[in-house]
Amino acid sequence: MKKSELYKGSLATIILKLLNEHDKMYGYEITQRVKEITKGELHITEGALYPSLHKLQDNGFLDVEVVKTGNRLRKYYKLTEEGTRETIRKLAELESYIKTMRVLVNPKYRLQ
Amino acid sequence: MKKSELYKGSLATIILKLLNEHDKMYGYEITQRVKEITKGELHITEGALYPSLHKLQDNGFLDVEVVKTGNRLRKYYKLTEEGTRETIRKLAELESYIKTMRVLVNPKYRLQ
DNA sequence: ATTAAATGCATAATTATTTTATGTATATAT
DNA sequence: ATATATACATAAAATAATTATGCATTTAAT
Repeated sequence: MKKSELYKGSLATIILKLLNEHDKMYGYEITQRVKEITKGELHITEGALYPSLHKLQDNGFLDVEVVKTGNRLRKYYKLTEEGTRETIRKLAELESYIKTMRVLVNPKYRLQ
Repeated sequence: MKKSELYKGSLATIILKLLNEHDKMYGYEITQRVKEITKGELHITEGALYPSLHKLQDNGFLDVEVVKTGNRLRKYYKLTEEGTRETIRKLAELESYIKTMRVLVNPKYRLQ
């Protein structure tokens, strides 16, 4: 991804959430959308993206539909039902992560 | 660490921030403090902790002082000046990460 | 018309980080 | 006497991401 190592481990969450919003997307589209939303802050590399998409697919979280646009291929990815459940789990994990890190980093916060 | 992969890449930030608060700490103390503060949410393993401490030391961010307590060794780690600067950088990165992830995950937020 | 840049997929080698497993030893509680 | 906690450490394996390639089509620029 970029700059901060904190993004390590976040890619699946990002992909799942984008697909949760946009119904179906193809790989390149995901990289562009992320760049756009984050104002260039975060750049998803293809070397990270494609293996991650394939893994999510293997785990049954994504379905694929190959579409030929002109003479070029696009592989549209779409959440499965299990993928939607996984998205919810991942988002909960993100909230929990943020909460925990805030507590660690900002001593005036506390977990109850 | 534990459960969520999101913690990958966060260990140095956690160590630095704890040392920033507590002046000097030894490894085992760090694991216990983290467990305590996070109510058991996060468990730092020794296999991750010690290499990370050594690396921070090699990078000049930490100084070490070995203390013999009874018959047992403790290695107290302490931020160097550069380590304090690194802490500030890492905390800024964490804030940036959280902001960016919020934007990605919660479409009603925007970066300006 | 030609070239460069953007679009679109993919994988392989390398690097970095973490987990899991293991090792050693002392101190304390049961 | 034994188990648990304290305290360090490293090595093998797993995981994930970066960097480097590779191939091909389409669009924009010169």
